[in-house]
Amino acid sequence: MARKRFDDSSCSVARALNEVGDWWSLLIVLHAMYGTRRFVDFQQQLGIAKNILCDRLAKLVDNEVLRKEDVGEHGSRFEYRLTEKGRDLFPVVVALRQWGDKWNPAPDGQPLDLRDRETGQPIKAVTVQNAEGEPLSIRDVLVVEDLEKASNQG
Amino acid sequence: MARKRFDDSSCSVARALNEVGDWWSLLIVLHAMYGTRRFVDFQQQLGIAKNILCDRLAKLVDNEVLRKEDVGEHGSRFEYRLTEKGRDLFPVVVALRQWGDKWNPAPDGQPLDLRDRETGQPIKAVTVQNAEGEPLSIRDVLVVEDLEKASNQG
DNA sequence: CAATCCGGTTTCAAAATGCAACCCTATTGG
DNA sequence: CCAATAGGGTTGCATTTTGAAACCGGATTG
Repeated sequence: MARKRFDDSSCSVARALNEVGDWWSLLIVLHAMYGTRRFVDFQQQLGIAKNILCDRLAKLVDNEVLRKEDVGEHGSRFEYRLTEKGRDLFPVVVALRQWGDKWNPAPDGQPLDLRDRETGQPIKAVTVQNAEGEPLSIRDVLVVEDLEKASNQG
Repeated sequence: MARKRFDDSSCSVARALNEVGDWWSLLIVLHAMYGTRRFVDFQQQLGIAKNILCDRLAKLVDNEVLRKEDVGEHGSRFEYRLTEKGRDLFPVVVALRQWGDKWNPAPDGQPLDLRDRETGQPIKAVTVQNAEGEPLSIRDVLVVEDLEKASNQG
């Protein structure tokens, strides 16, 4: 049967996964963040079938994660570029990368190194933080279902 | 043909997606974070087919994201609980939730509210940060391919 | 002793995926 | 001018994956 979709789910994680939750979409976004813009480059770097790439790019454009731009040169050439919505996936991608590096380190090499362009310092691990910027684990966090309860907590 | 896997990819994002990058796995982890532990509860809350749930739970256990625990009561009953590796997906899930809330707000209600259990204050948005804790956009970040280059940057 | 719950497995149709082949436009090379 | 090549796709087809519902087997409840 048809794969389930979560367009109308009340859960924003489900809605998010609806747009970037399949095997390829987030990898396409990742490579776009590294600077890839052209169809052929995505195809070669990812090793993805052309029809699947076509489909995913179209969906990402539909969902306004990417923007398809006609770069007039040399006949019909296009560039797929991140929108603000797409760039906003940066923390998701970095968090996922750090998780992968921590729990499934590359068999061969050292993890990819991301640094502050200005200072050259390594970036911090992506964490959930309280108002003061202190990291919170899942146990330190409370899910507030309705706002009444919240005021009882402070 | 078979879906491509990325077990041996040199990209840690690809390796991470290999474990939690399908439609259901991250939602299962999310519900586990909310406290769901039983097969039937996952099934009902997610609306997932039993065979698929079976398969995903087994894979998450294989990958040590979940732990399957025999809780002896009432014959054969099990609980699926997050491991440390699984709990470590917290920033990924929260980042994804915030992205979903920002760009695909729920048609009806307000976004789910996560708060610091101690202070009752809302948590901060998950961001990529430099060593000082200042948020960095993708343009502020440099990918260092090899460590030689890094020292030229400071 | 029948009904029910839990945690599955099996069966089977409907999708999704991957590969290869093909298409059309445009550019380059000789 | 003609052939070869590149970009960006589309089409066909075989293989997987998915989803729904049926079935299963032990344990508990009534």
